[in-house]
Amino acid sequence: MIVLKVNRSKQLIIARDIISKIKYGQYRPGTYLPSENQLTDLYGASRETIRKALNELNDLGLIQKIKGKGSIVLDIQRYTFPISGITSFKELNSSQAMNAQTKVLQNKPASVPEYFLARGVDNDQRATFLERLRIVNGEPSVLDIDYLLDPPIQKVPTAEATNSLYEYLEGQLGLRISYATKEVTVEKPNVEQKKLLNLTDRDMVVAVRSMTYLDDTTLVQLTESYHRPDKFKFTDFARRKRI
Amino acid sequence: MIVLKVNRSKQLIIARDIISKIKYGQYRPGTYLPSENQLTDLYGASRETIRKALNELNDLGLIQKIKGKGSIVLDIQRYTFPISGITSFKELNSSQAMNAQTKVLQNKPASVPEYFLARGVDNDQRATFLERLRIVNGEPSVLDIDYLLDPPIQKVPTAEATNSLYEYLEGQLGLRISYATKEVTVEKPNVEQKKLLNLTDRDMVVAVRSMTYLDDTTLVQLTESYHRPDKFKFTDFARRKRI
DNA sequence: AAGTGGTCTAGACCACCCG
DNA sequence: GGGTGGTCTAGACCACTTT
Repeated sequence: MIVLKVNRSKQLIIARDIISKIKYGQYRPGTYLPSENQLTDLYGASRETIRKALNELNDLGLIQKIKGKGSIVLDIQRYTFPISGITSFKELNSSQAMNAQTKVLQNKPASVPEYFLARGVDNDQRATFLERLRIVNGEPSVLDIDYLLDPPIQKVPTAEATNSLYEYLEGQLGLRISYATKEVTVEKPNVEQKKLLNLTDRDMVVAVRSMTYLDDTTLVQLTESYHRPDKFKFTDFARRKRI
Repeated sequence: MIVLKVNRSKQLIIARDIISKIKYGQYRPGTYLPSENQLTDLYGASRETIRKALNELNDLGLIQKIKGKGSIVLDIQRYTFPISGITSFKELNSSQAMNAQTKVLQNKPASVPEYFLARGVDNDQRATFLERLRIVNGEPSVLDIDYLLDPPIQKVPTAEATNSLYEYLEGQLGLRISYATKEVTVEKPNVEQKKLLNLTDRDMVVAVRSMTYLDDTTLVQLTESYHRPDKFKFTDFARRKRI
């Protein structure tokens, strides 16, 4: 039995609390949060702890901190649907209230394709090949092809692949997924993609290829995700970095 | 005369120093940085200050912090070309050593197009309409259409638009660009896009639309950026957020 | 002058990893 | 048990904004 460690740090509890207050309208877009000193009293935390919580919100684009004035709540309505970051289809699905279903097409041992070998993955790396079709509002929209690396993933029960792969990896296997690299290009679809995504000869396909790593930098997942171009929308919030 | 305020905080100086040591091979991918306590002595800073510097590197995907072990340098080679975040074409150009040039096609007052009006921009907002073609290695690759809002931007000298718009906004006008929202879709090109980007009837175009804001949440720039699909590549580094 | 966020410190305790 | 990163604190000084 694997017991999940949940991060219950003060700064995270505070961050989540403020986020929920923004979400439920207690703090409204365009208004200022209580000052850091007030939040210090409100949560019984030191100012540095409050600041770490607010920095999380700042990174997420929920607030803008303005020196001498305060932290203003931004209007998050406008840039919903963040496929930036690492988010699983299940999480997207529930957060967007889409009517979506997943069909597992293949689930078997296989070797790693050329694209990832060229990026340093071992030639004889063992892997589970998982092919899934995402159907949104009755229309096939995304073809997901995953390679789950063994170790640490020996196999994936098809039921879990249908439900939520990440819940299986993080919940059941206790893996701590930490970061990923991602590459988006637009390509001509192959025969299989055309057939499964109902593409015509004139269509292109949006390819998202990613490599996902654990806390300890172990590579665990390779993904090729092919999107119908008319169904594809990627939104992002970015801060200017001057490092 | 506008004098630029440069952030010379200790944590930023330390972050930059460590980054340059990674860049020049003093700290190599797969090896550990000196421990936080050692860095404390090395830079004469408190541990919290060192940690803030390291967190910058962590966010950028340059290192991975592992509890109980240390901070390991990641292999940044593999995911170069970060168009994530807010990065100007000039910055991209110099960091990627591409042979690129910019041709300014239009530069005149205009009103804001429908797409942005639908997202809350004022109907009678005054703006400078700037249309630029980016030519990479002799091939037209990107068509950039900007609307610079007045206030605070009254006009843009064409010389500055050719060189670097961001240098003009940040350097000359003293504006502090802070964050942006971005949306990527794939569309059928219109006649102008076809002509300027040498697209055929079968081609699609990648549209990147963004809204850019200052430190004080003032909206300053609306951009529609159209990319040749075969020239388009977007790469990203993302950390899993469990907020 | 008062209030705000930005930076920095010295010290403390904890959880994790390894020999 | 000793070293590592993760969290938290109380206090200090600064830069910026507003009154």
